[in-house]
Amino acid sequence: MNENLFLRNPEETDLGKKIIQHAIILIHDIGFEAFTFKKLAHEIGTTEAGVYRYFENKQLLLTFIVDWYWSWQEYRIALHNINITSPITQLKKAIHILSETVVDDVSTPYINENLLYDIVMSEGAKAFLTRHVKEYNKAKLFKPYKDLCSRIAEMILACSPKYKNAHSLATTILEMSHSLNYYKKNLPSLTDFGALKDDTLVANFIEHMVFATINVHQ
Amino acid sequence: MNENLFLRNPEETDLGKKIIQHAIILIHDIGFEAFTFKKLAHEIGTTEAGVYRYFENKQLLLTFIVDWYWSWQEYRIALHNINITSPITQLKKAIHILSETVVDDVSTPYINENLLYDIVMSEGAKAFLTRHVKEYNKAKLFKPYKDLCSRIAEMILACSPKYKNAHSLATTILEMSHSLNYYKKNLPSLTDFGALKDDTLVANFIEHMVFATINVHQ
DNA sequence: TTTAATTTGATAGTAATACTATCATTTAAT
DNA sequence: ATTAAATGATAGTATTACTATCAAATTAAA
Repeated sequence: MNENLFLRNPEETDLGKKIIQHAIILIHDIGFEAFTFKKLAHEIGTTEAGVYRYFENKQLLLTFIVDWYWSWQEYRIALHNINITSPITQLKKAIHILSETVVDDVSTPYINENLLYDIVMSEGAKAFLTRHVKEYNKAKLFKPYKDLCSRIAEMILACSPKYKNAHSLATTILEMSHSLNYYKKNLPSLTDFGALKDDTLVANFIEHMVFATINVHQ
Repeated sequence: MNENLFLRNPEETDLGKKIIQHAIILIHDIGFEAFTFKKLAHEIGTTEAGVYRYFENKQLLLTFIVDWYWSWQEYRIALHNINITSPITQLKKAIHILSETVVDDVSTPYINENLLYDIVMSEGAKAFLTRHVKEYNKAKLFKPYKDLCSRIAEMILACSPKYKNAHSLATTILEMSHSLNYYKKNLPSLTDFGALKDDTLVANFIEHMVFATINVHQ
């Protein structure tokens, strides 16, 4: 993780890991606006100052966990595609990984990916939507998202070498895979999925859109 | 405007109009997080309590101006399409209206649409991304956005009656037309538009994607 | 045109937030 | 055993997000 995200690396100490673990739980529970370092400190039995030694403020803590999520998704996509040679199958897989609910990955004991997915869906955009975008961008705080975007753009180009807007389309995949799930849950009339529980609806919508756009027919 | 947005209708009094006018200027200037009723009151020479008589809190004030924006955009789209019979041309026009920078509409003296466009681009999502989504949705606070979404979905269906995901695609148009412009400005590597000043790049990208998706070739 | 109602201004006050600072204590590294 | 680093405990400040009160000004109704 980028060193500019924190004052002290939370992944290197017990207290740090507790901060990450319970920040995810608490933000999931009460939302990012209501989330404060004081409440977090109380949850884990430390003090406000204790949390401030790790993170400068809650915006950077949010950026940390959102970055962590995107890095993890890039890793998962790479892992699932390691034995797949067809770029079409690879891109499809990526779309499904991004659009479908994730379950907790037990290999990361202090991070609950299921909660994290929910947070990225409902608060993730706030990592970007700050007055400090440019400054944060210069400090490379959005690198994991941009890396994943590039990776998907590469897959798009592997499917359709002449397509001119691979990055914009990759961004569309990343953004809509999460926001359509948010709308499905909270403002269903903005989608065509109603109260349907089916987890593949968003993925299938995006998949069809993407392949039609790059003019590759399966 | 929906009565649940305010305590007292700001469009009916001088003070109310000043609140709207300077809220837009101030949010544009310092961003929504740094924006407070105290600062706003100071700008217009009233007191904090004066603003609180109109709006319960800043989240609802943001929702008010964002709603105003979407209503205005729906009106503009309807206006431009009034003499157009071809649904394809109509949909294209709508995409361009939504994706291209707007200039101030002089017929609305206390609202600067140019600033408003910027606000919706960089803060608009925060109207939805609140713990109160469901409650606000019940109070119909997102009606203008949903109406516009339905309107665009209708255009999509007029172009391609058998297309199954008109609302999801309409939502994609609405969301990406603003967020790609935000990225173009702040995180250009997420798009393929670089530092290009051209205002039609986002519109053309979306237009191509949409018509490819609904399988209508112009 | 006086009366009454409504809106605004001025001021005060409170609980919570977003920090910063200090110092003693515990834990870990040498 | 000594030193350094991390944590805990406590305090303090400026700002935020409100709510309350009352007088003055404006507007509407009788």
